[in-house]
Formats: sequence, C-alpha cells, structure tokens
Amino acid sequence: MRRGAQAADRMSPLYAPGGLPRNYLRPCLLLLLAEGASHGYDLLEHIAQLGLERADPGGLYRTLRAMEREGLVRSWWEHSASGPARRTYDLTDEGLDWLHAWAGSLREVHRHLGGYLARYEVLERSASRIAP
Amino acid sequence: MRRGAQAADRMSPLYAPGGLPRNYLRPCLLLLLAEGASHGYDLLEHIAQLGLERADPGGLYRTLRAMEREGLVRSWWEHSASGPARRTYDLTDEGLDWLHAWAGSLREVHRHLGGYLARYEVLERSASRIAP
DNA sequence: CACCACTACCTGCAAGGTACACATAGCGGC
DNA sequence: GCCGCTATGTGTACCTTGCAGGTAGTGGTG
Repeated sequence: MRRGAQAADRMSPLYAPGGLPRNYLRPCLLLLLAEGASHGYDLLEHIAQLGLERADPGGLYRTLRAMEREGLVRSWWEHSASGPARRTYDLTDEGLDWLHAWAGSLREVHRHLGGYLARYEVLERSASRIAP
Repeated sequence: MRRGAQAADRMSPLYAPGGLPRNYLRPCLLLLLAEGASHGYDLLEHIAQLGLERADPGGLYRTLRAMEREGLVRSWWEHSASGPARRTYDLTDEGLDWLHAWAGSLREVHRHLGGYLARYEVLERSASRIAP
C-alpha cells in the first residue's frame, strides 16, 4: 500500500465512501416490524445493529408515515402510564410481501458485493506479490 | 408466503427495491481502472458484471470527469484508426488510495447485509414452521 | 415551582445523486 | 445519402439524505 492510510484523512462529504444500499432504511424497518410491532423511537435504537449507525430521527418518522400511506404498515396511538404517547407500528400483509421482495434484492446486492470484494482481493494479492 | 409474488406487480419507482450501494459507480470505476487503463464506453460494458446492469452513460462520463477533477484518475485522447476518438482513463495514486478506502467500506456493508439476511432467514424459518 | 433532561413525534429545507432524455461526431455498409 | 454503431458528452427533473429545528409529556432536583 502506497502512502499509507492517507486517504482516510480528507473525508470530505463529496468523496467519502458511504456505501449503504439506497433506501436501506425501508427494508430495515420492514424486518424489525416483521419481528414484532414497535414504535418509532424504539426502532430508531434497533436499526443501528443493521448497519445504520447514527440514523436520523426525522427520516425515520417520515419513512414510517410514507410506508403507512403506501399500506405497508398500520399504526395506532398507545398511551402509556409514563412518558408521552407513542405511535405503534405493525406490518400488513403487503408489507410482508415487500419484505420478501427486498430480501431478494438485498441478497443480490450481497452477492454482487461478494464478487466485487473477491475481485479487489485478487488485485491486492498481485500487488503485494510485487511489493510485499 | 402469502398472496404469491403479488408485490412484484406494482413496481412503481417510489417503492421498488433497488438496493445497490450509494455511489456504487465510483468504487466500480476505481476497481476496473485499477485492473487496467480503459475508456468510458468500455467501462460502461464492464460495470454490468459488478451489479450495475443497464447503467446510464451520462452518469458514467460525468462521474469520470468529476473523478478527474478530484485527482483520482488521469485521462488522454486516443485516436484509433477506426471509429471516433476515445478518452482513455488511468488511476492515480490517490485514486488507488480511494479504492482501498472504498473496499473497506464495502466490506462493512457486505457484513451488515450478511447480518440482515441471516436475521431475515430466521424469520422465514419460523414462519414456515407455522405454515409449511 | 422553576428548571432541566429524557422520551417521543414531526416538519422544512438545502445539497447531492440518479434516471431519463437528448445532442454531437466519426466511421462503415447498403 | 441514410442508417446504425461506437463514443462522448449536456440538461434537467426527481428523489433521497442529512441536518436543523420545533412541539409535547413526564420525572427528578434545588
């Protein structure tokens, strides 16, 4: 490797690798809701495990409402004894269908990324053979 | 699976799973150019193997020029005996650094997707246990 | 009781990336 | 001369994303 880890230094927003799938928030929400009904704030804390560290609350709530408009999820208010009321979400049959569709897509992406990385490692190996 | 493959029917651009990484074009071009100098039209035909089927030529040329402005690639004109002149691209050292950075990011994404799919399959298995 | 922290939900906006259509030009075949 | 293929680009409208802000209820502390 030439000039070390220099590239990581100037991580300007323009060029920085981000790389998570487009619309990744949607399949994440579909999966979590397929595992059980939940509310926004709770989902916000669980999507981090799926790769979305520091997700934006605004985007999350917006996406949930959009998915409700599209019929993928249902919601109702739940008034708990302590704390503010929360809107609890639940997957519809159509939402489940979309989860399956997304899972298929993401499996494809996973496969493609595997191919990319394999090809990259071939390059790496041949480079280290020249300069070990 | 309920109601079959119904979800695939109304693939409106709004809700359709697409799912390739954001900015995926860039790491693809970096990888291909790391494998050897090439020109736009040729790259266009090769990125399909990496997951970008039917990629848009406009975006590709724009991205190449942007990467040149950023110093990731160099380019020069090559006049062949037959057909129009082509602009040939070549990776710079900085471009190679970015390829490494991208590969790291994509490896992370690959891992996260693996986690997602594993979690999805757990769900699938428990669903098929109820309705086989 | 005034104040602050925490949970919880929601809106507005600017920047950036993507998709689609379109424009140009050289060359070869009919 | 016209069409199709290679090859490189521009214009633009749309969507997503990230960030900043704004409301509200509850509980604890001085």
